[in-house]
Amino acid sequence: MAHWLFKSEPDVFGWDDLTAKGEAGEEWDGVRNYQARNNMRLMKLGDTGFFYHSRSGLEIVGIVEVCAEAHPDSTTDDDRWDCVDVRALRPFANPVSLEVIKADPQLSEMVLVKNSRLSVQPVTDAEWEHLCHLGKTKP
DNA sequence: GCCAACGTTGGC
DNA sequence: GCCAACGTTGGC
Repeated sequence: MAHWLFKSEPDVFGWDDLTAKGEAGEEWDGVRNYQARNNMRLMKLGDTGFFYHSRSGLEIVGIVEVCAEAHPDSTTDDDRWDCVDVRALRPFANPVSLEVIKADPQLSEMVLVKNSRLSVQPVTDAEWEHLCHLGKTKP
């Protein structure tokens, strides 16, 4: 099973907004970047990902699960754009900040650090395990 | 709010 | 197919 990281501005759509959607989850729509879209097309049902607050917050706040594989983005008629649905699984008991991530040698190769512009990105198994440990939350 | 970094667009 | 101009993202 693969792991991912989803970025969102908490002022626009934050962790609390996703938890409010419950089991059904929500479309991860509005992505207009090919790399991010391609990553979503690779996602399988049951894949898990981190939920990261960008712009303000700047920390990983929880774990989400893919609950629908890639399908057309309902917010556009442009058929280039697909998205998945995600639902909140559990919050991080201890949110992990970008500052901590940047300072951690084990996380120095993360896409989050290397390419801060990519909003949907892959996370390696090693990074996943380590971040769950730092977040004091089971993987 | 600023601006660097990145991605996309479009004229040539 | 190149690359300048433009728009957007996101850390600071």
